Amino acid sequence: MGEKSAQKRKYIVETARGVFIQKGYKDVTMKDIVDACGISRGGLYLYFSSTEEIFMDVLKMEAEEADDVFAGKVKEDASPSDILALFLKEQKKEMLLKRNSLTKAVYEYYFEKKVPKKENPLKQQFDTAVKIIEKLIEAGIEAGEFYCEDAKGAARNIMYVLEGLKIASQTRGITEEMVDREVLYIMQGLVIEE
Amino acid sequence: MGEKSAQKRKYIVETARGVFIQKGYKDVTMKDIVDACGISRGGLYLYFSSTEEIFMDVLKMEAEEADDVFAGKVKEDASPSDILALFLKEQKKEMLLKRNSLTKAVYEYYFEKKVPKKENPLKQQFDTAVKIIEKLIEAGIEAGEFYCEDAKGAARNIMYVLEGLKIASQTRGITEEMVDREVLYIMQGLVIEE
Amino acid sequence: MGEKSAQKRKYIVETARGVFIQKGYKDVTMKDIVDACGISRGGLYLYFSSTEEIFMDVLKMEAEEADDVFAGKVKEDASPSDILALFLKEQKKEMLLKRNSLTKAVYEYYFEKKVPKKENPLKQQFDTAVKIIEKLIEAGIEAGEFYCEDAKGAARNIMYVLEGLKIASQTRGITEEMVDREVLYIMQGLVIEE
Amino acid sequence: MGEKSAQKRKYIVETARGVFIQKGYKDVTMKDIVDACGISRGGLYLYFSSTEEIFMDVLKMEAEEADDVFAGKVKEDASPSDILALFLKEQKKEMLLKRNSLTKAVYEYYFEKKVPKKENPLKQQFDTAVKIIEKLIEAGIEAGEFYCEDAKGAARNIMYVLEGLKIASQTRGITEEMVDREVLYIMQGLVIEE
DNA sequence: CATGAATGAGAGTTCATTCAT
DNA sequence: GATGAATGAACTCTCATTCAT
Repeated sequence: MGEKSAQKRKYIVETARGVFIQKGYKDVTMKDIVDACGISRGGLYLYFSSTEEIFMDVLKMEAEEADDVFAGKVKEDASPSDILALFLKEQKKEMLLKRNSLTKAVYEYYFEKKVPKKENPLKQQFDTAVKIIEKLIEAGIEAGEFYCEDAKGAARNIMYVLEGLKIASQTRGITEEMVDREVLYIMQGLVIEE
Repeated sequence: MGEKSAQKRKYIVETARGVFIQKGYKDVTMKDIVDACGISRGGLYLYFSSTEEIFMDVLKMEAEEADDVFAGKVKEDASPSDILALFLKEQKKEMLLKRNSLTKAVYEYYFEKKVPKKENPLKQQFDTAVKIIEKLIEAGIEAGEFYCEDAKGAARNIMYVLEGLKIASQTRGITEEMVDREVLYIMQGLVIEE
Repeated sequence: MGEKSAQKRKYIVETARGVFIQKGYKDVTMKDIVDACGISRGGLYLYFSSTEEIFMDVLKMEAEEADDVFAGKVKEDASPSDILALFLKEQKKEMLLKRNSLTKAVYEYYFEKKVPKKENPLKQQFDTAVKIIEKLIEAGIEAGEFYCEDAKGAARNIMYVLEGLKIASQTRGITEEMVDREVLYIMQGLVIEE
Repeated sequence: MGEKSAQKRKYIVETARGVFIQKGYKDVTMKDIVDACGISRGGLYLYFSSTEEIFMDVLKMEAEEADDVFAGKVKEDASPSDILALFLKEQKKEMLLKRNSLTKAVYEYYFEKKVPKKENPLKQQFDTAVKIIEKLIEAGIEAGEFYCEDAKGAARNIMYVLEGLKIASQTRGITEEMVDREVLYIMQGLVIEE
């Protein structure tokens, strides 16, 4: 029974994910999800009692998958600059798939939820990413690949630019060239030019 | 008649602006605006037929006022680095007044409206700002205040960082220190260190 | 407009009264009242936001009418025993019109509402009635019509018997004879037999 | 099999009794009983198909227990006035335990069920009680404890007062003093004053 | 022009009841 | 017998939108 429940919950969350990608967060109704899942109105309430609850599970799933992806990268034996480039490439991919990402929904959600700063997952993700990039830059400096006086500052700068690009992609649209241009600008500031 | 109409339209738009600041874009109902304006339901429909229409007028008004403010700054006789610093200070102010800005509403609006890229006012504003900053940097270089190899790139970088900070302020909250830190990082990359 | 509103409110309350008489309190839904009134779902909400609110207005109306009836009786020039008999006759009428009284709805309402004792209208009505009957009995004693050692006790006894009869009429049904028998018993305890 | 069934039915009825005491009759849902019993939704339907059916069994159980209690009293060797006093004391106890009695549920149930008068258990209980009290009074008269010209009338009066007090306790709340006062009034009308 | 009462579609939510396992 | 997931009807409540005055 727990089995069945868990499976259906997962099915609902996965299906709902598609709905959130399509419609963002605020426009999604319980009916939208019911229809997408092909289940009954009351049926959905057996598993979730609000779109928020469902969305939080979608985010949880998302975070787990992101961890998996990350784990995969770490295993590889690559130079810091390669890893950073890979990371930026991933980000680029997400930005350009405007129609297939949860970005819009995530922002809409956090616009209205007043999450205490300390517990805000969005902040935690950001801070974690900054730390990782900082480490990569420091490793790159040691490896003689990068030059940078303020690794932490650079890492933060990169993350804010990425966030700026992300919101730009959702509100005005961006092209691959635009992303590349910014990534290039960032990398030029780091890579040692001889 | 046209006179009167125009005046009332303006009154509605100004009042609605406050509502959008408070509630963002999607949560605002015609009733909210009717209540805020103290006019009748039917009355509002004589001027606007949806919240979207009203919001578009709010944005128009906003753009005009922004131009005015900008004009004010240009008249002043200040060095490029002063002007840039002033501009960044303005941006900082807006970010920290989370509750008093249209930022959230604007993003919510552009999340759902598919505006053709070329006509997207958000894009136009961004591009304009980039150009101005670029010019400022170039002027700064000439004045011996700044050093920078890629003025356009730097200008874009600044704008994306600002946009990243703006969305961060709306979704996870930021402190004055956080903004100052980023601004400092940006300026350090420009100002000539002796 | 206030005019129109007030009229419609009154219409709704009067119509709803019929619904409450028919179905009691708990079974009545907003839809029941909407249907009975022949208005739209949303229309009802312009005037009342819950069945409780409507019911309270029904009770208010009832109280006012009761006062009017009472006022009418007081004006008449009748002996205490006549007035008491008249009062009992009124009560009897109400009991026997099982289908036409709010009794059931009133009890259902007070079953579930925890009204602070001091403010409980049901208690106030009861106490008021006891006082009036007590005065009537005392007047009857002075007039030589009644004999009674404890007017207050007798008054309370009468009211509790009436309440017992009332609940009996709603839950098991009573006949005119049954009421008459109790009334007779009460009066025999008061009237001086020579 | 029949054994097991009967046992489970009894368990359900006893558990449901507690639910009815807590919530009255109308507010109780099948889910409430399922939860209280710790059995499955479908399981309950194997034994009962509605809350009404369950409540009727609760009433049956109640009636049997009442008989038992009554039997206990009858065995005792006490004077009529003692027995009557004991009976009134029992009634008082029930009234004051507003939260622990089925009174509310019983009234709610009979408000909506149209039981043919002849078969109405409520009526049968009432009539039985009247008869017993009548006999007690007559016995009391013979024993020289009571004086009363109309034993049947007095018995009925007592029962209606008790019923009035009961409904008062459920709808407006009563205190011990209030009950005592009424009981005293009743007894004073019966006991021979020297 | 302006009003605000009225409408009805649609979202949220709960529960009695069924049925495959 | 027993389970509990699933269904769908019914209720509450809110708003965009219309229209007679």
